[in-house]
Amino acid sequence: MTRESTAYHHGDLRAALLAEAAAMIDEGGTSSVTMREIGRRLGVSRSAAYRHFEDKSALLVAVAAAGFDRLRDRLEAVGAGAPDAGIEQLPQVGRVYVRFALENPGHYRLMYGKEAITREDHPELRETANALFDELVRIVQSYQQSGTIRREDPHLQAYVAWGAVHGLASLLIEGQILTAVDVDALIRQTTSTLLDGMRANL
Amino acid sequence: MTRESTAYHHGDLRAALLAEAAAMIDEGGTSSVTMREIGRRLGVSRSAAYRHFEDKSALLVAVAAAGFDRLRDRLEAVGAGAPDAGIEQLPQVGRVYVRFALENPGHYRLMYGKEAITREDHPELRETANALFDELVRIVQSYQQSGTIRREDPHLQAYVAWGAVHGLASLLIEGQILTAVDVDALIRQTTSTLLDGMRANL
DNA sequence: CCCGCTAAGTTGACGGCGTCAACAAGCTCG
DNA sequence: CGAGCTTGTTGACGCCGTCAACTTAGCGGG
Repeated sequence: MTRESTAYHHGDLRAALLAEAAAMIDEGGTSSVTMREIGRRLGVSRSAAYRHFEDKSALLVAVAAAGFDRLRDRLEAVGAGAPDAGIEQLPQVGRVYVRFALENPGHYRLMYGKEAITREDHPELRETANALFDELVRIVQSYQQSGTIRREDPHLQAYVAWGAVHGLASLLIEGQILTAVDVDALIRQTTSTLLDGMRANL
Repeated sequence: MTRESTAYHHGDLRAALLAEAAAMIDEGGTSSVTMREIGRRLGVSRSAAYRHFEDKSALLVAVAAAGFDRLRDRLEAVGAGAPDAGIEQLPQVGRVYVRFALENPGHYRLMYGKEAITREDHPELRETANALFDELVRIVQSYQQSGTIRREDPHLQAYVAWGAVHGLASLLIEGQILTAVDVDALIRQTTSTLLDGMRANL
């Protein structure tokens, strides 16, 4: 009653739903997100969300898409910080990528993984994921232009790099890697192996 | 009525549950597996499974563990086929790994991904996954002994390789890679980048 | 100014789910 | 043969997602 007044028409329920769903995901994983619980938390009825999202799947897709956007922003920031493809840029990109996953495991899991998202083609999600991939391609191309790595198909190279960091992130957040292992050393090993494998000198 | 006779005591319901769950996973994904549906298919009541598995999560864990075992067997077979670490062994291991994921996407998704498996520590699952990892370490070590790759911490190198193939497999089965891309070329690019990055000559 | 239209939220209901407790049927072994 | 253990069944509970019918709030035109 203090601020959110205009109780009935909620102001911006859509944004609140997205925020609350994201919070719940990072608390208890995607499976803890429930249309009914989300309503309870926002002091709104169970089916209020259906005025803003076709179904639960659509809500989760929107949250996942926001995750892709955030991750892409972070990767862009790394590129902007050290503009001209210093040799240490790729390791840094790798570290930012993996750290994002480790800090938001539930969110990251949702972004990949069709499991929670039954709906067929969600073009919105595909687009934001592609935007992330395009950013990786751009980084690869800047390395090619500076002559650091071989000039092969940049898409293939970007897929390989993406796979390596995504795989590492995934193994880490699923607990497949012994906790005794030093995460930073693992990230460095991955990025340097990648870079050596793509080097131009051969 | 024809064969499975002895209707009441089902013979080997436990094995039947595992097989049926695995089949359902590969048909409609983990989310299509339901204690009630599995019972219907086996002509058994909904809660019969609870005599053999503590809960749904335990059943899924057992299925996932069987998947890890199958995958490890396949990787071992590659090693057995060409015993002494020919240079083409690693690419072959990579291809077998990724193909396994592509052929059993639902199963592979279940093996990784805590999402469907709420239960805390499932030591059984951890062990079988570790057995798979040990196989990878063994392969790395045989490469080290033949002098093909640098003699660094074989665990770190194995994690990097595992991450790369797991990441590629994951991106493929989640549909993150444009379908126009040639999967075999992508696998080759990944394994050769990996091998070049680990090469001894530098 | 008010009246009706639409957008936003609510409530009741339905069927499906996982799981527990109480029960029944079949097997095993003394 | 019968007691006890194992295996399977049934009923019930409380969740869940979602739809249909309803109510309320706000807005724009007369």
